Amino acid sequence: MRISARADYAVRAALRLAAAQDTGPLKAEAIADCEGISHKFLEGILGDMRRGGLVLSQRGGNGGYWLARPAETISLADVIRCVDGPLVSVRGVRPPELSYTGPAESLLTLWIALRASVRQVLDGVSLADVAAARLPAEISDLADDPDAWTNP
Amino acid sequence: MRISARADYAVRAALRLAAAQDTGPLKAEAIADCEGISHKFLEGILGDMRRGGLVLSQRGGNGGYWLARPAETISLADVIRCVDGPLVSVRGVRPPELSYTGPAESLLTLWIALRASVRQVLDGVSLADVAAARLPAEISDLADDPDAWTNP
DNA sequence: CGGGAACCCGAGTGAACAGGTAGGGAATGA
DNA sequence: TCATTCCCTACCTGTTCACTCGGGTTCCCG
Repeated sequence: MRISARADYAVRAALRLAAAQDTGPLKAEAIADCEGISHKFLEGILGDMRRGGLVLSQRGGNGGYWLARPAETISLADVIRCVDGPLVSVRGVRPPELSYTGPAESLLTLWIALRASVRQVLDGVSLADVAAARLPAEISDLADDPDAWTNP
Repeated sequence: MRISARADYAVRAALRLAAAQDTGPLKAEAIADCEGISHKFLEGILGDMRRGGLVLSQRGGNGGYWLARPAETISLADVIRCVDGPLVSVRGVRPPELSYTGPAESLLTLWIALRASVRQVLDGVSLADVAAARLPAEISDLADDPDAWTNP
C-alpha cells in the first residue's frame, strides 16, 4: 500500500494551485521549483489532471495552470484517482472483481471494508481543507492518537 | 494503493492454516493446489512467515506448516507486514520520515491519518475472525454501506 | 506580424519490482 | 535407506516508476 510519487506530487501541485486560486495561473516550472519536483515530470502529471478535468491551462506568455473548480469541491481522492487510477486494488484488480472460497470467503468483504475506510479519509478531505490546515474532525481525530505517529 | 499478490496469497494461506489449526500441519503444495497459487511461489511466502515468527514448520514425511500462535492473536496486519514490509508508505518511505512546507504543510498529518485508518481495519481483524466469517462490527459496518461495493 | 514564453506530446531509459521458475541441499520419519 | 517435504539461492520475463529529451503548438505582447 504505497502512495506513489505521482500521487504525492499531484496533491502538492494541486495545493499550490488551491493556494493561488485568486491570484491567477501558476506556471509548471514555478511549482516544480518550489516543491523540488522535476519540471518535465510534473508537466506530465498536470497533463493528466487537465485531461481529468481538474485543472485548466493556458499556453503562451503569461499562461499556466489553475483549478477548474473551487478547491472546496475537489477531494484528495479526486486528485489521486486522476493520476494513479483506482484508489485501492488487489493484485491489480478492483475488489468487486474478486472471488474467494473456503476459509477466505469473507476476505472480499474485508478488502471492501479496507477500501471504504481509505475512501472515508481521502474522499472526505478537500484541497481547501489541507491548504488551510483545517482537516475535518474525523480525520484529525485519527492523527491525534500518538500511536498513529509511531512506526510499526 | 495496491494489495500485492504476495499479501493476498499470504493471507489466504494463513487462513487455511487457521482453519486446520487442530488437525495438524498442512503441506505447502496442498495449500497451493486448493488456492490456485504457484507452489514454489507460495513456499517463498511461507518462508517469510516462518522467519517472521508467524508459522512453524517441519520437514520430512508428514511435515508441513502450522500457525505459531492461536489464530485469534494474529491480525491481518501481522501477516501483511511480514511479507510486504510497512503497511503504507509514501514514495517508498514511511510517513514520519517526510516533511512538507507551504500549502502542503498539513499533508503529513493527512498521510498519518490515512495510515491510522488502514491500521484500524487491518490490525483490528484476526485470522480467526475471517476464517469464521465473523468480522468485528466496526469492520462489517464499513462494508455494509452499499456504496462501498460500487466501483468509483 | 514576429518572437519568445509557456504548454503539449511522444518516445526513450535505467532501475526497481512483481510474479513466477529451476534446481538442488538438508532434515525427517517409515 | 529412501521417499517426502521443507529450505535456499539464483534466475528470468514483463511491467511499472520516475524521469529525461527533443521537439511541436498555441498564446500574448510589443
